[in-house]
Amino acid sequence: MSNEKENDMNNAVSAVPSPEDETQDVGGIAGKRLVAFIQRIERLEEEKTAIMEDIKEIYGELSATGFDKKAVKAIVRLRKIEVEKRREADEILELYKTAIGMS
Amino acid sequence: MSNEKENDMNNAVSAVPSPEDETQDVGGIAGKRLVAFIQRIERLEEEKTAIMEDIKEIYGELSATGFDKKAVKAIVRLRKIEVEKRREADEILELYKTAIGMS
Amino acid sequence: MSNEKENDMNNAVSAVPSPEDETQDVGGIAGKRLVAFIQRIERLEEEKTAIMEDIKEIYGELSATGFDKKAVKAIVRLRKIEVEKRREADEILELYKTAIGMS
Amino acid sequence: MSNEKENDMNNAVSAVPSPEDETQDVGGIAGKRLVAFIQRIERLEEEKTAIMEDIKEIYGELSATGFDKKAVKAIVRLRKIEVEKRREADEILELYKTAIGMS
DNA sequence: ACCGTGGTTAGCTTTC
DNA sequence: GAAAGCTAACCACGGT
Repeated sequence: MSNEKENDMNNAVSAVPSPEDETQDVGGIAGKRLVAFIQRIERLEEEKTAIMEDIKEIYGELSATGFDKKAVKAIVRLRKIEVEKRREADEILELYKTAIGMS
Repeated sequence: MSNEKENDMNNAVSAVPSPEDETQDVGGIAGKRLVAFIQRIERLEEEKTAIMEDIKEIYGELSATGFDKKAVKAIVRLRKIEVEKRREADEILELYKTAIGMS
Repeated sequence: MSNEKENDMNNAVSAVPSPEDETQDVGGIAGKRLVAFIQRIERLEEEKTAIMEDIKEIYGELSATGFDKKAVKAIVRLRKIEVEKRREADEILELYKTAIGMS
Repeated sequence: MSNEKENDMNNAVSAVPSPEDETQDVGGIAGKRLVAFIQRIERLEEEKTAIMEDIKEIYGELSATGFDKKAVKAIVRLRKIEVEKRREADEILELYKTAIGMS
């Protein structure tokens, strides 16, 4: 699948910029670099999507195990906020320490 | 930092029990499973965040190399639409096949 | 229904003033303007709801006529994607033109 | 290669919308009806989109006039709930009336 | 440097 | 109960 996909991407990249292909590499080198960048981005976005699916799957398991999906989501959200709060608190603490020469 | 964080999270879990949580007992089986689920989710969300940062970074490189960030984003979006379109087209084709008994 | 409703709305507006509302005075100019804005919005939202119901109705007809609702939805979606794609492509083209000073 | 695919897709898409596309269905009539349905739907969706834009515009005006967009949205939401609540209350009242033979 | 804007993501609602 | 569409919150970016 991934090989096929890679090829797809290359083709699509050259297909996208303009109906006429000569716009693609006005600058040859630059075009290649652009393609490389785009491929890196798309690779990462695939990974991201995969992870999002994994997460969804876990919520599915959760649900199947009898847990309340919505509730667990709320917990996760709360915990994220909690972590944020602590991070901020630490930052403030650092500032204070710096201010009184304890850094 | 990460160890500290993990501990933080565990503490937070026990600190924020959902009302309808089936673990009346802190050491209960259900409670352990819930914690495990939550940890898996949070691990994945961390990964997701990391990937998002990577993507952002690449756009930064792009930009620094002289490419127009906005344009590249548009290209990536366009290519994503392409994939979407294919998906839709396939779905319709399947529906048609089913409709005429070719499924 | 509509007369009753209109009255309702006016009452509700005076009943639910936002804390930071600049009208300290119930009959204030700002208050009147706010009410006018809200009424315009609500009127449009009613229209929107009506249209959504119409669409739903058409799908009902479709279905009753023997068409596969799901398939038709997929077609409509695909066509929408088509439009989207064109929009994106145009945007990219514009960006390119700008980039090479053709804007 | 991908161009081939492109063409495939485009064909599939263009097979759907054109009113004068007689290849779509051997039965002709059904195809025409389908096209008609799709056009009605798309027309309504356009209207819906236009209305949504109008609403957005009003929020823009609001904002420009010094009102807090977010707050006004909250008000509108509240009022919608209010209306819903009343509707439900009326329904219940109707049920009661029916129950005691006052309908 | 801030505001406003657009785009992305997550949550909610409704449908199948 | 899963899936999709809609809506609302968030965030990052560009303009001023």
